Amino acid sequence: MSINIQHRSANHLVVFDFETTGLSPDMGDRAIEIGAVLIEDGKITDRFQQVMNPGIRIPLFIENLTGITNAMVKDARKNDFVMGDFYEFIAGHNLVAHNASFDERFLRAEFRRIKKYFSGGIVCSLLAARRIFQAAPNHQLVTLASYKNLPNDGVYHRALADAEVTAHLWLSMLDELHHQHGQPSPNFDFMFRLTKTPKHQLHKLYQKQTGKEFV
DNA sequence: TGCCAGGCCCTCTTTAGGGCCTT
Repeated sequence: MSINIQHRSANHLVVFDFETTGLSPDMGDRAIEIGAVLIEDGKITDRFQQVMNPGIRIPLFIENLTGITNAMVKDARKNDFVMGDFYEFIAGHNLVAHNASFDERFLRAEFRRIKKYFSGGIVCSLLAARRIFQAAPNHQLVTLASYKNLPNDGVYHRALADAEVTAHLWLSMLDELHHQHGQPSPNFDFMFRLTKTPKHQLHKLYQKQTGKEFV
């Protein structure tokens, strides 16, 4: 299994978010909605959103949390077809998600069912935000949206709405790195390295990128 | 009906524990 960041554009990426029946695909949980936005050169240029029928019952807790009900997915397309479309949507792009370890587990589990494999890079906006916005009260998506006054329609726990807010968070972090930390052209590759760098070594990463003393 | 996981990160750490995040 190799990660193919170098073969993908550093300035084109897809921000995605799943709503699911629970926390663990290994325990039988399934995706019930996928939402995503395409960012090209700092602008949202395309969107993807579909509710899907997972073939298992959605717990009441999840119905209340997301507003996605068993009745809503009853006549929706099944996961295999929706995930096939999503595979085409993300083709050739790197990915971003908030708390990406969660969404990546579901992405790989759903793709495995249709014999697909994603070989690009995935960056976690939560890990990036913990490094870039260290003074935030916490790093939940809703808190960061308020903290940075990000555009949002007040809807949370729906896939496209969360992906949109995460996309604005991503652009806000690139702006912060450029203007506050002097990074010349922060992009996916830099953010990937940022999230892999221990917090106490961040100053070395910043220095390496700019050649200047980090303040 | 109600429950489930896992990676990161900090610290009173590394022979560990617990909070933060995601649904």
